[in-house]
Amino acid sequence: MSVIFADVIVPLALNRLLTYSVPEKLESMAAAGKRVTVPVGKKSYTGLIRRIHRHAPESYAVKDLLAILDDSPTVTEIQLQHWEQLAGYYLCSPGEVMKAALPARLRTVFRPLTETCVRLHPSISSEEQLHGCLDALKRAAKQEALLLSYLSFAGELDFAHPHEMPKKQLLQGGQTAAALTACVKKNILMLVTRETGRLDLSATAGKAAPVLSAAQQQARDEISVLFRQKNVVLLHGITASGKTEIYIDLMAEQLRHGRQALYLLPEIALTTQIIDRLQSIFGNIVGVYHSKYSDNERAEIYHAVSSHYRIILGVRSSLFLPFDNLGLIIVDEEHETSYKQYDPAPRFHTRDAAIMLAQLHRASVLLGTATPSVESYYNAHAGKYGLVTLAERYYQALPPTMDVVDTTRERKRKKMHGLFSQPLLDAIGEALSKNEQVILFQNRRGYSPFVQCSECGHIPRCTRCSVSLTYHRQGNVLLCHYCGASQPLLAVCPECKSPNIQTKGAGTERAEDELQLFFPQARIARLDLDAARAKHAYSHILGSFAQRRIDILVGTQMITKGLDFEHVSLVGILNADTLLNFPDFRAHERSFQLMTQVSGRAGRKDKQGRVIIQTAQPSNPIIYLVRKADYNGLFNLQLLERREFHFPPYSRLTSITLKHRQPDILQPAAEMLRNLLSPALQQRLTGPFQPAVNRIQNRYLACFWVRLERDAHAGALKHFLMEQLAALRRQRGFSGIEATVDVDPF
DNA sequence: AGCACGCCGACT
DNA sequence: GTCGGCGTGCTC
Repeated sequence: MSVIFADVIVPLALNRLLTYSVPEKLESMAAAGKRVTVPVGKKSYTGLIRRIHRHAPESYAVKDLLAILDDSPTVTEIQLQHWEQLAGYYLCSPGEVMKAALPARLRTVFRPLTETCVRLHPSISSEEQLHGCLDALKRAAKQEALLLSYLSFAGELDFAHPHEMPKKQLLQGGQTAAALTACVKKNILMLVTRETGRLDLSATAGKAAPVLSAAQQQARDEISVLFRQKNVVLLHGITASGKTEIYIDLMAEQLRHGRQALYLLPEIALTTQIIDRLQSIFGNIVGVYHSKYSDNERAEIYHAVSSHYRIILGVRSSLFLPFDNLGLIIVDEEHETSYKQYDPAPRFHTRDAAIMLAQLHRASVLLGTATPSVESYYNAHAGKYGLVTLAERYYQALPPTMDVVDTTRERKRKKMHGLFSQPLLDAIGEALSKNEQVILFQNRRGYSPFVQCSECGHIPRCTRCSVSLTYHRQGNVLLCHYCGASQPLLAVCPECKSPNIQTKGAGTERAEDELQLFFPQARIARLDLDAARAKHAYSHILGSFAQRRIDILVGTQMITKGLDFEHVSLVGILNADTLLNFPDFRAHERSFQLMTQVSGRAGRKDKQGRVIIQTAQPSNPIIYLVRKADYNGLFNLQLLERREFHFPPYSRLTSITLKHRQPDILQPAAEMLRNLLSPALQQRLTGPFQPAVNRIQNRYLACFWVRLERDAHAGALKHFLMEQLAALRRQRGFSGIEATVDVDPF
């Protein structure tokens, strides 16, 4: 009868841990943080021990756990606590956090990469024996040569631990596999299998850390002072103010104290440029963690974080690496919405999850951005975060000039040529004639967001989602941007058979197309999700642009960050209205951020750049604020709006989405949920309402918002929410209702 | 997430 | 009569 039990996290959407008995012979091995194989129903899973205890469960028969997979824990106590915090805050199961946190390979069985090595056979233990062997091979020239080759690589021979040489390497110098096989047969050499890493540790340090300018040094000193009082400091540094140099200085300081640093970047900003820069300064103790890496590589980096790496440069999932002594987390481009994980749970915000992790490590967090999120700036003003401002451009480069073109007026004056106004065309022509580069921002991919029959007005729509299909010239297809469904563009209207199908509205493909007509000599490239889909396409396109093999780059928000190009003198925003009119309470904040970020690409050290914004609403206050580079103005305007409508930071928002294939089941379910929630929540509850896109992948959607007071203790209310959702799904007919809860949604 | 159980309609 | 569809509940 077992006396030891283990509470195990299993990789399912199960809201609790499962308890297993630990067989006697595994007792000494059992420990929190180790991976185990456990039976769940008819299947077995790789789970993770959360804790070991001696309380025998009474209400059910426990099963034995089948195996313990680790000699030492894969997950530290701090990580386990972090997982629990995330599951509690973002309302998901521990198993869902585990799935996000552990590289898939660690959730099955990780097999290190191995290679076959050649070594001297253990029966040969003296110089005399070795010479005997060489003599014996006098009549086998190939084998003798092979043995001599091995010996020359082996250097000074230690017979107890002879050199192990990769077979591949030995066979490179004209040696044959046949000779090797013969030597192995004669017990002169032996083959062994050895683990090798997949990690590239070849980077060498040496480049000096950059010298900080006076302004940078001052900001850096202010950060240090604030870190003595606050866990989190917001560094508000305008574009091109040189925040990276400050990060490097702060990371170097952590290294001197023997602590690790984590440098977080949004996916699209993690470029080879920044990787090379850090590795040239800090060498191979810089680990990079990116979603483009293979599963095996990720597993190896994971293991090397406690044994080797001192700095990790990574995307949001690198929060889950097993740091042993983390001193600093940098969240660069803090305002980036892609830091919020939306689709599978846990729906966490990287910035906030980083702050939780830092507290567990007693580490500091630096949030860096040119355009702070309203929430973070509010927290800084409220004294929750420290605030440091860096308002000077590095190298005294001038900020770009900003011009706004009223597209409505231009259109009336017949001065719009497709997507391009005359002033923008003139500016592009001028830049090209001076051999300068141009960036054009069009925040929509594809050729046109919909097509329409000019006879009957028919617009092809997705059969599974309530949206029109976007026409992509690349492949000549109609694509659904919500579910990915595609169908060929038919030559005639499916409704009335008319051949007059018109493309309506504009995306990056159309911009690229029209541009080529206006500037037939120009080398034009497009950078959006579609162009970047191939494995190295993104860095390839940016590389070509940096090397000036491209004159004009047209793209979506992908072009707004990452690289600073030396020769870009003009940035054009083709249609600011698609940003401003987005149906979301963050649309204005986001418009400001995107326009400011993309504008920051214009200009260079010695020459002022130029930005042209095309819009039908030139008097929109956001446009005015972008022109004036007035972040504080934006912040104050946003606070007014947010206060009036009780949006964050004046409330804490949680969204609930119910989904079902049948609207006549969804609707009564949504009604019932409202009745369950509203007595307790009262005016804090909004909904049910239909979102702008009310059907995705054949499932209809109903939404709710819950607004909690800023200082409310959310725990009890969140518990209540989950209880009511469970009650809803226990109701007859409603068990098929899917519910997703998104805390602090975007 | 799977998997089994059970209740209802459509057929050999 | 029975096959199989899916809605429902449980996993230690």
